[in-house]
Amino acid sequence: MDANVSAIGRHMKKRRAERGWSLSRTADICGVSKAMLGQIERGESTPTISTLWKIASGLQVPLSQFLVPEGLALQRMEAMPRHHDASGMIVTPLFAFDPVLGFEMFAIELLQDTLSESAPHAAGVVEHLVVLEGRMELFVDGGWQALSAGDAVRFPADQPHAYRNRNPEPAKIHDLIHYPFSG
Amino acid sequence: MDANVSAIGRHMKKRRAERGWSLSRTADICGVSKAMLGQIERGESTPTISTLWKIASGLQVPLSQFLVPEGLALQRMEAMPRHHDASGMIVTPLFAFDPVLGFEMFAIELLQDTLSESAPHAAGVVEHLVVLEGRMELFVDGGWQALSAGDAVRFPADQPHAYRNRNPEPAKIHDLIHYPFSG
DNA sequence: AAGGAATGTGCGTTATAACGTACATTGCGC
DNA sequence: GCGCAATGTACGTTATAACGCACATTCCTT
Repeated sequence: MDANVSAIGRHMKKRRAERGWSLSRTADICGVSKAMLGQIERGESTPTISTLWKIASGLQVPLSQFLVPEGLALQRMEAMPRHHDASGMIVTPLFAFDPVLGFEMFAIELLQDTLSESAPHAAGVVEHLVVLEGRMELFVDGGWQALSAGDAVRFPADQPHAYRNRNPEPAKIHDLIHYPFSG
Repeated sequence: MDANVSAIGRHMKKRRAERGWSLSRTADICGVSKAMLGQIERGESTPTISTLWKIASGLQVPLSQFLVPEGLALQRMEAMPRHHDASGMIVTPLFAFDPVLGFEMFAIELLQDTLSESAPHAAGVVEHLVVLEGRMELFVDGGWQALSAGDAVRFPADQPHAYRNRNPEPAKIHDLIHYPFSG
C-alpha cells in the first residue's frame, strides 16, 4: 500500500498550495501542529485518521481525496500471475482489491466443459461480467443465462452462482466484483 | 469528527462478525495485532490510516466505509462525465453510472489514427483501462504509454489525458471510471 | 546591505498507536 | 464435574505520531 500513503503528503501539499496557505496558517486552521503537517507532507509520518480528518476539514477537501491512488498503476499482461483452477478456469487478476475504490477485477478464461460454482458472497456484493470471446452460461437467481461475446451482466452475488462453458472454444470474460459501500 | 471515529469500531466489528472471524484470525489476515484490533473496536484508540488500510484490505471492505457517517449511503452524482465522441472512436456503455457502486464502464473501439483527448475530471476520479485487442497509447502524467492486448492500467483522471491508436488494426479497450465518494 | 517578518525544517519531549504475551472467561466434549 | 481449546481483554514494552520551540533560510522593505 505504501505508495498510497506517500501520496497523501503530495495531495495535501497540492491542496495547501492551491489555497496559498503556509504551514503555520494551515496548522492554526486545522488544529494540527505545523511540524506534524510538514512531516506528513514529506512522507515522514503516517497520520492517524483523526488528524487526517482535521486536515481534510481545515482544507475543506473530501477525505477520500487523500486516499485515492496517485500515479499510474500499470500492469503488463506478461507479468500477471495466472491461477489455474482444477476445473479448467484460468484466473488473471487485472486490478487487485483496493479499499478506496471498493472493487477488484479479474480476467477469466473458461475452457471446455468447465463448471465453476461460487458460494454466496457477503451481503451487498455485486458482480459484473462482460463476455469478451466465446459463449458461456451463468447460473443466478435459480436459472441459467446464456451469454455470448459482447454481453454484459450485473447481478447481486450474495447468493449461490456459477459459470460454465460447454463449448469447445474457450470463453474469455471480465469479472468485476464490487464490495458494498455501507451496510 | 469524533462521532465519526467512534463509528469505525462498530463498522469493523460488524464486518468481522459477518465473516465470522475471530480477532486472532482477523489479526493474521490483516497483519495487525489482535490487541490493537480489539482496542479499535472498543473505540479505545484511533488507528493510523496505514493500519486502517490493512484492516479494510483484509476484510475486503472499502476504506471509505469506515469514514462515512453510519446510515448515510448516498453521494451526489453530479459530474457525470461527458464523452466527446471524437471521430473514429466508438463508445459503448457497458454499465451505466450507479451512485451506489460509484463507477461506470465503457467498451471503446479506437479506429486507425484516432486521437481522443479528455479534459481533467473532478478530483479523485480514477480511470482503469484494459486493452482487449490491438495496441494503443495512453497519454498521462505528461508522457505516452504504449499498451497492447492484455495490459491493464489505472491512473488518476483529474488531469489531462488522451488515447490514440496509430495502427491499422482497431484497438478495443474497456474503460472503467471510478468516482470518489465525497465526505 | 541590513533588518525584520514569514517560511519550512530540525530537535527534544510527551502522548499514544501497535506489539507480544499473559490472563480471565466462555463454550464444548468427555 | 473436569479438561481444553478458543475467544476477547489487560498488562508491560517498543515504536512512533504529535507537540512546542528553536533554528536556518528566504523574501520583502527600507
